Formats: sequence, structure tokens, C-alpha cells
Amino acid sequence: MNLKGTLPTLILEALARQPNHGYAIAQRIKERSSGVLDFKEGTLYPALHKLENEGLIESFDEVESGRTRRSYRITKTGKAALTRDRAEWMALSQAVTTILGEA
Amino acid sequence: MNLKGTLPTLILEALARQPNHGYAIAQRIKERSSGVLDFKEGTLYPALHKLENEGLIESFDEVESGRTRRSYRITKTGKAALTRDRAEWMALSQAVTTILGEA
DNA sequence: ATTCTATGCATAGGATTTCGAGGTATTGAA
DNA sequence: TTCAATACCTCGAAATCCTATGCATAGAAT
Repeated sequence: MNLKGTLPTLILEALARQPNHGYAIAQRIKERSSGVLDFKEGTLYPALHKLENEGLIESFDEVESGRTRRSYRITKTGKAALTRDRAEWMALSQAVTTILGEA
Repeated sequence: MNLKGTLPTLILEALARQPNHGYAIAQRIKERSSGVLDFKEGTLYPALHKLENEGLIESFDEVESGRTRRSYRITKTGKAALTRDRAEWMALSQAVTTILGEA
């Protein structure tokens, strides 16, 4: 399903809870939405790179069970962006829901 | 400000209420969302043409106060699409709101 | 031992949506 | 008669997302 531009916000939200690596972030979002939010890897990784480029998240290498994985944590700037994006989502989704929901 | 991908559904919803012309549809969406949703003309007209191409809406010329305007009405197929799109939106927005809303 | 599945990261090419900017024309009020 | 609002349209660029593809490792199944 199309995410309507919410992926960066969802990633920031996930990383605000705890630092994590890409694959796990995607799994988490899918699980927490009961499978409704399900985007592909070709969407995820470019989104992560863009957020890092913008300084909203930062990466570090983490070794777990012999494997090195690229993990991310949210930055101070990212936290501020999350707050803004969350408010924006609430306003926009409310507006659309109100219009579509009117009998 | 806008949520990508919601415009076709909003147009279908507007035309399900009553046939109308493009400019008025855009005004209506803006008004009913208290200005939150504001689609530009460069977005609106191509979207209308696409919906017509797909057979979800159909156009007819209407004359009012000496001016000829291109008006649209929703088709049977369009009504079915609206029902589907509405349900899909509800599921998506619910999922995102739940995730972003969890303290 | 080997094969399969899940994990994990990444890029390339294309489709779709939106915006900004520009163009044309009519109506009614200042 | 000039100007704002209405009304329609197209083009180019940017952003988002998908499909497809590639690479590599870990653990389970055969």
C-alpha cells in the first residue's frame, strides 16, 4: 500500500523509540500496523540514506552474532522534525478523514 | 499542504455529492478542510483528465452566466472506486495514526 | 554437505503524483 | 479601463515508491 509520504516520519518514530538497523525498522512498522504498512526494500534504504544526508538520523556499525549491520539513531534535529511531521500528519489525515467520512 | 495520492479520492468524493467543474471542486476541498488541503491547478487538471481517461468520471459542458465550463460527474465505476479508496484510506490512516500516536 | 529461507544492504530504471511557473480567456467591480 | 477572481490548460522538475536485480551471511532442513 502507498504510504503517502509518511515513511520518513515512521522511520523517525521507530528510531526515537530505539536505535535500530534498516531491516528491523521495516519489520517493526509492518508488525505494528498489522501488515497494513508494507513497503519494499527499494523504498526503505534510499529513505534511510536521505534522512542521514539531511542529518535527521546518523548511522553506526553494530556487530551482532558475527554480522556487521548498519544501524541508525535519531539526532536532535531528527527529533524536532518528528514532532513537526507528527503534527502535520495529524492535521492532514484528520482533514482527509473528515471529508471522506462525511455521510 | 497535501497528502500524496489522496486527490483522486477527494475528487471522487466531491463528485459523488454533486457534479461540478474543476475549479469548484478544488475550492470545495480547500474549504471543507479549513484550508489544510490545498491542491494547485497544475495538479488538479491533470488529475481530472486521468480520472476521465480511466472512466471513473465523465465530463460535459455546462453554461452558467454566459460562460461555458467543463463539468464532471462520477460514473458507476467511479463510485465503486470511491468505496474501495475510502476503505483503503481508513485502514492506512488508522495504522499510521496508531503508530505515530503511541506515547 | 548442500540447499533453501530469512536476513541484510544496496542501486537502477520507471511510474506516479505534485508543485511551480507559465499561458489564455472571461466576468464583474473599482 | 484596469484589475481581481474565475476558469482552463501544459510543461519541466522534484519527490516518492515500486520492480527488478545484485551481493552476502546465518541457520535450518534435507
